[in-house]
Amino acid sequence: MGRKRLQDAADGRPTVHTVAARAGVSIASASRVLNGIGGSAETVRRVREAAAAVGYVPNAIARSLQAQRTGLIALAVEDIGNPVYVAMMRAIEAVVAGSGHQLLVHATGGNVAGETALLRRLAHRYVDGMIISPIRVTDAHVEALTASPVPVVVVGQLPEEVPVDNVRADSRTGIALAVDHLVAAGRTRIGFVNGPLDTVPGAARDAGFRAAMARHGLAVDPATVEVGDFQYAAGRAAAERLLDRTEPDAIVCANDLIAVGALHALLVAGRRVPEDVALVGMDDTELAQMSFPQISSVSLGSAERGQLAAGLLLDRIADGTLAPRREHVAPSLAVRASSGGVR
Amino acid sequence: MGRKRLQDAADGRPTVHTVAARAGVSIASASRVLNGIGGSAETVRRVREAAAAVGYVPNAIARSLQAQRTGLIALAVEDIGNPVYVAMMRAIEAVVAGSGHQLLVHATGGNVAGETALLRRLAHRYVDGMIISPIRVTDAHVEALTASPVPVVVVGQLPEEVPVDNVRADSRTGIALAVDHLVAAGRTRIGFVNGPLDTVPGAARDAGFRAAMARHGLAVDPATVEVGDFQYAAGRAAAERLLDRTEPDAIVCANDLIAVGALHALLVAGRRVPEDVALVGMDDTELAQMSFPQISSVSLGSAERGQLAAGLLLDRIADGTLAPRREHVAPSLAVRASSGGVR
DNA sequence: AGGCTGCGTGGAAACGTTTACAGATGAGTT
DNA sequence: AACTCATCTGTAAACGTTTCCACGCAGCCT
Repeated sequence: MGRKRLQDAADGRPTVHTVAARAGVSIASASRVLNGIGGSAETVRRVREAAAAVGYVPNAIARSLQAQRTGLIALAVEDIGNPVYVAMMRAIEAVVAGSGHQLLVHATGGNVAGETALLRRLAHRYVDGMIISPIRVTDAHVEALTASPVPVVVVGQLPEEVPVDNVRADSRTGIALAVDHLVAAGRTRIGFVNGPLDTVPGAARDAGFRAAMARHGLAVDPATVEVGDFQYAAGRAAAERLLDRTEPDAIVCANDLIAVGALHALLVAGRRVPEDVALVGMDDTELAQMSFPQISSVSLGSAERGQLAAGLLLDRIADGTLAPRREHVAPSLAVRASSGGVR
Repeated sequence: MGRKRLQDAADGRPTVHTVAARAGVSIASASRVLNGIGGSAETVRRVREAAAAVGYVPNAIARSLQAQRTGLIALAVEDIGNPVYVAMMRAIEAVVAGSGHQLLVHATGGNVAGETALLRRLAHRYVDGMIISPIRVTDAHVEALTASPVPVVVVGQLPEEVPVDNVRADSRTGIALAVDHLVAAGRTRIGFVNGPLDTVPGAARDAGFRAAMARHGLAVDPATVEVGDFQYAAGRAAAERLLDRTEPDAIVCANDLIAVGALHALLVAGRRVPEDVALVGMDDTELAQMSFPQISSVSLGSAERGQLAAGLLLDRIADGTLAPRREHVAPSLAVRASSGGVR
């Protein structure tokens, strides 16, 4: 009993000391064998046998302390319920799992204070790196990002001067794809349901919509533009308001949750989709395909962005001296029934 | 330079030694002040000032090693894309955040080998506890569960004899609620689209459906029962097969993803919902409300189950000697348009 | 035979905390 | 004045691992 307490962990589980004592070797030798580094055939045999006999499992925390890494990578997104982040998360997980890392998911709720607190907490070094997709970027974000002692990759727009790895979509061009498609299908009274304008994607999509409309010589009637947040309920409410005021023959939505909400509003209002009103969403999530009719959607390459972000992060973890890189993912349009057919 | 290396961490960041040296006190005093335990007014002042000056942040790993806890709680679910797990995750997060823990999310893909590997990895003690919602429960699971050195709470059915905290829904009764509701609305040709029968929920729902039908004196024509997996695409395909063979006036689905798929199949086949065919899903996720028409759904209390599971886990982390507890959550039915109105 | 080389080994330090323990100091009591 | 008691402090050990370093030893070369 007294002897055991000198080797076993406080909770009675075996440590490398236990194994070493049982095998009759030093802890250094035991550790080496357990990590597959050298050792004579006899030593290897005895250590392996001892480890198996006591059911030894190395303590991840102690190993982390020594190795100065945790094997954990954090992902911080606004809304874990939004399928676009699920797709991104899956892509990231696939990449980081390949390098022996595990993914820690944070839901920030788009809360600036929460996000910067999260970034600051990185100083505790409880993860090896973080991928964050902030919906707003404030000075506090920039400061926290540049001060972070562990690598961070930002998915989304970021001021040029911030020296951080960054992968971005081009939602401006994405919206243009949607507008071009609708115009080509003969739609002219094109409404737009956006998310908050004080968010980075909201602002980009608004600018993209106006630019695309202008390019086609179409005026943007303020009555045909509505703003909510990036959720289903807000999208539905915004679309209802829009339909109260005007009679669009197409609606572009700033993401798929909004698009599903708008679809709901349209159907409740008795509009046929796409005959009366064509609908295009954005993010090209599974949600777009699960609706009836299926919703055309602009893909911003969420899976690809996740994959790229994970790659950038792993590279930087491996070599912190790399120059910051920016990757861009081009948008594409998936045409489905909700905007199908020329009018 | 030489002096610094003796205090700072390998990466140049300040440690408690740095702070202590700068404040002119011992590391013990510095640590005590930083943790708010005692210290004279003067010591407190100097340590605080030194810590602020060098930007000291404690190393979470070192603290974990000493404290024998990581502050991390893992959640393992089959499919992170299924909104029912999102709801559960949100509820869990809310509880564990209150106790200063962070949530680590694993997607298991329903893979038995992966799940048991995950459970075994708990032996590394990289988390303080785990909530797992296995879709199948094998002997390997049971073994890994009982052998786990860290507390585990299982959400879902579990053999009585397994001495593990457990919170379960009653999907048998849940299905009965759906069938009762449909029968009361005058439906008699009730179809059923289920998930795999070799899963715990699949088996329970099948039994529940048959029992409920029998109770109403309704025969279960094998042609009106279909099986896929618990995903949208499989649900849609299964419903299509079912509609090829038979003419139901109602369909019960084993979860909402399947229900959305079935709705899609019905609408494509030109059936009106609910006039021709009433539809009831299960899990009562946001998806049910985002569909058109909105889908009636049996709530299995996913948020409540998550909340209970988190509570059980925290209790057990605090006191490992507690007797295993089982909590039950009663189902309820949310009636919406997809089954609205007597026929 | 003496000196390399290379391998296997064990002691000890390191990773950055927290904390048990003992010593020191000062105030308050008898 | 001697004692107790409380409070504060620093030394050192602990958490469980990996790894640096020095040592011993065998084999090989000159």
